[in-house]
Amino acid sequence: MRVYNTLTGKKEDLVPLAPGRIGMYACGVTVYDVCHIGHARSAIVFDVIRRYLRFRGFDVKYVRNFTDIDDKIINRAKQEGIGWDEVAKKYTEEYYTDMDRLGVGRADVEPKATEHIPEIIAIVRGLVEKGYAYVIDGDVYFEVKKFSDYGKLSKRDVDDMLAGARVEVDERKRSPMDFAVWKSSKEGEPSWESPWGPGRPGWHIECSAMTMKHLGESFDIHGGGADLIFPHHENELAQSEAFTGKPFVKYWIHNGFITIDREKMSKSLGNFFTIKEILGKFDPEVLRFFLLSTHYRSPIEFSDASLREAELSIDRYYTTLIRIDDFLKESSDKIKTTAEEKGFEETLSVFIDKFKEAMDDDFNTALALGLIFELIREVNKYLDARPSGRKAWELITRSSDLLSQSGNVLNIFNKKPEEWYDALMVTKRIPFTKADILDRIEQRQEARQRKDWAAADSVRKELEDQGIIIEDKKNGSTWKVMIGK
RNA sequence: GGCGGCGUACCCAAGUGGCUAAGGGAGAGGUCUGCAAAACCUUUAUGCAGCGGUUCAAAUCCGCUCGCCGCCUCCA
Repeated sequence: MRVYNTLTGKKEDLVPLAPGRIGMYACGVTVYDVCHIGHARSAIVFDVIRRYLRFRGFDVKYVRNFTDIDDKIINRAKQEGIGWDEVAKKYTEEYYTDMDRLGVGRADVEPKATEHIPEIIAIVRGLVEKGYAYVIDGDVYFEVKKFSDYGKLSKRDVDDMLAGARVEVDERKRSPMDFAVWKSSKEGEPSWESPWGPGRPGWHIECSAMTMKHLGESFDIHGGGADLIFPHHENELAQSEAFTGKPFVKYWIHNGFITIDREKMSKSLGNFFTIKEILGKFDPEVLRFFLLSTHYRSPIEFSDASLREAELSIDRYYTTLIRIDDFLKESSDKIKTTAEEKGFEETLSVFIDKFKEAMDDDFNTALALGLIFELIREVNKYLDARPSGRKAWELITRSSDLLSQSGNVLNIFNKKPEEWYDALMVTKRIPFTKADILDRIEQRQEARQRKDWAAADSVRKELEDQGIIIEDKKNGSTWKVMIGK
């Protein structure tokens, strides 16, 4: 398996510190607001990485934190006139609601900053004792120039940064680059007792404390959005390695941004969509599929049109699943071998290897999805040839297994087709009930029997106007929700 | 100013040295159908921003040019 490592700037073979086991940490969210689709991307990317590592047989311990104390939370609490801990609780719940819908699994450990204050204080104390941090008026700062490797993750030079400094200068700090590992609290702000007086953790320190506690001083994979590389991960790395004297993380993995009109989506620009907004218009699976249809490190341009395309692709998948189900239900013993059989069998036998090859190469979900749709086409082609008999039944069953295996890794395509259409009835706001539709299909069937094509077509037209498509098959008609319009 | 990334068909998007440049959408034509839909087939990049270079061989490596974007400040 090869993984792109931000630290080295190269794809490297994935060799865990302990054979067969992987410790993995992904930065979760600061719980001060509802999540936007950028959070969704990050969560989904690391969810898939974790699922795939498991699929490949690794014993994965996945840790994803909540930052539940921070300036933004405090400000939010003031705005809303509630306690900071209530803010954290509220948005943690919102987070779970959104992520559950998107099929993002729970991590094995989901630690919170406020539950690790003693560990944080121990690290801060250690940093001071070792001379990496200094105390001023109850604040504790990490002294960047004491850590000679500073800048190795984000590839920047301390002097260059100082030259073009846009950082606001705090006169008390020895250098503008120094950052707080512990902040004294003002009156009325949340605080914890510490050797330096009442205060709270600096922004980066909680991740050092939580990774160390749950994954050890050195671990395999640390992930997050690319915007965390600097300063968050750079600082986290510096303070962790300064404290332990050991390498912190073996592989740093960062996902790319979502853009809107070619510009980074961000809260400060205001050009963002919340997960909830999008899920009001599209099925969660559509968003998940869309986010996986581009490699995780590339920027991904977000638009309604792209989501509609994703929806169309998913529909193609489920349409084929229906064909598969129909075939398996009505298969007969009469043996009919087709010319397609040999090629189809070959496709099936190499599928999983190709899927692994794609995912082994830095989690190339876009390529993996391409392979799934190649298989979909082969299945359709095979079924078009109208095979029958035991062999055909076996091949189709195998296809179905392969599809669900690969779908499970990505955690998409695991609905029943009916569930997909039920969900579409809701998101597309179809003004009919299923009974309404079946009723009309019945009427149309009678008209067709009379060969009253005009009447039959008018029923079709009526349903079509409301987004329902009728499909005539050999033993009756079925319906589905029209999409892509 | 410093550092980094990207530019592949009408659109989205894989591919980073060597078979016909994946896959999806859209368009055109066809098979099937009472008509449709779905599905399948054919077709749409002798070509990978442009120009040079390295190589037996380049979308893929190197250089320059143009265009777009990101980080350097909270940010997934």
